Amino acid sequence: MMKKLENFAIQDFQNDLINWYRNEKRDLPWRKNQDPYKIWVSEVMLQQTRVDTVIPYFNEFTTKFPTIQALANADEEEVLKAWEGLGYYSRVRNLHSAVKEVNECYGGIVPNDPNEISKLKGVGPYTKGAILSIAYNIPEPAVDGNVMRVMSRILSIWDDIAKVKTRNLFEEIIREIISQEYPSDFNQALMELGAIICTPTSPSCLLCPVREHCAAFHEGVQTELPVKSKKKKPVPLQMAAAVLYDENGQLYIHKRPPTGLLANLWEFPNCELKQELNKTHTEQLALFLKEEYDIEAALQPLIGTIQHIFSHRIWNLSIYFGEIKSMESEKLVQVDEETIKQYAFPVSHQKIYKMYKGEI
DNA sequence: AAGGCGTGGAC
DNA sequence: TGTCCAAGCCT
Repeated sequence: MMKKLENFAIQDFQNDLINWYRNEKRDLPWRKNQDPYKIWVSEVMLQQTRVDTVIPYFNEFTTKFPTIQALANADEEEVLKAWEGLGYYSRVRNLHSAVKEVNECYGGIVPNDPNEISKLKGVGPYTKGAILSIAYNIPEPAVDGNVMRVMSRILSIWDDIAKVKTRNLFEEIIREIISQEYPSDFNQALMELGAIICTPTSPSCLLCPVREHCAAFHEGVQTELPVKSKKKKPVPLQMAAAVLYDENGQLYIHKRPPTGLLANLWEFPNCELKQELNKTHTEQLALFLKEEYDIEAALQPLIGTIQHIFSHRIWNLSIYFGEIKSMESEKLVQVDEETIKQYAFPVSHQKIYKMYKGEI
C-alpha cells in the first residue's frame, strides 16, 4: 500500500462512486454495447475532444465503417474525409493503420492483452486501459485528464499533471484502488465524475457522491487543484492562399505531405509571407506559384482574410482568386465541384472554399 | 522531456 | 476578448 492511500477507504469509495455512476451516467452512443472496435473508435475520437463534438462523428463513422473489416478495407481518402473537422488527423491515420494490423495479424479481433494492444499505432497508456477495461472488463488503469483532476483533489496531490511522471503516479494509484469486480464501471465513473461534477472550474462539490472521501474538499482547496503548468502561446504567421481556376471553372488543389501539420489533407496553394522581402503580398504569392508550381496566374486584388488558430500557431491568411494562364508542374490536382467534395480539407481551407463560393 | 499536433466551446 | 481548454499520442 502506497503512502498516499493510508487511511483511504478504498471499498467505500468504490461503492459510492460506482453506485452514483450507475444511476447518473449519460446515455452516450458508445455505451450501447461493448463492441471493442466501437469502444476503440470512441476513445480515439475523444482524445482531447469534447463529447458533444464527438457524438455526430462517432455515429457517422461507425455507420460508414461498422466493423474492423470495413475500416481496414476502406481507402485513406474516405477515412480522412470522415474525420474532416475533428482535428488531430494523425489519430485517424494511426487508427486506420492499427485496424489493418488487427485485421491481418489478430483475425480481426482487438487484442485483450496489454502488451499486444500497446503495440498498435495510436494506442497509448490511456487508450490501452480504456479499451481493456471498458470492452473486456480487465482491471487496467485508464488515466486521462479527468482521472488526474479527480484523484488529485480526492488525495490532495500537488504534483504537476503536465509531467509524464505524474501520470505514472496516478496509474500506480489507480492500480491500488480500481474495482477488481467492476473495472469498466469504475474507470468510466471516474471520468464521468470529472466531466459532470468534478469540473476544472467551479466543481459541484455539494452534489459529489464521493466528497466525504475528498481531501481537497475537506481542506477547501478543490479549485486550486490540479496543478498544471501553462502551455506556450501560439506563434502568429502571415500567409497567402490562392483559389486558382481555369476557363472551365476547374479548381487546382494540393495534397499536403504525409507527415506534420494536417498531414495528407488537401489545401489551396499557399505560402508564408515575409516582411523583409520588401515585396507586396500579391508579388510574393505570384513568385511562390511560379517557383513551386511553375504557374502563371492572373491574380485578383485581395478578396478577404481568414484567421485560424491552432494549438501552437496562428494562420493569418490573405485570400486571393486567380485564373490560371499556364501550368507546367503536376503537383496540383485539377478537380471539379463534385470531386472536391470527396477530399478532406482542414477547416481553414473549407472557409477559403466557402469564400470562393460566396457563402461567407 | 517537452513540443508538435486541431477544433470549437465555455467563461 | 482572450484564455484555457477536452476521455492523448508521438517523437
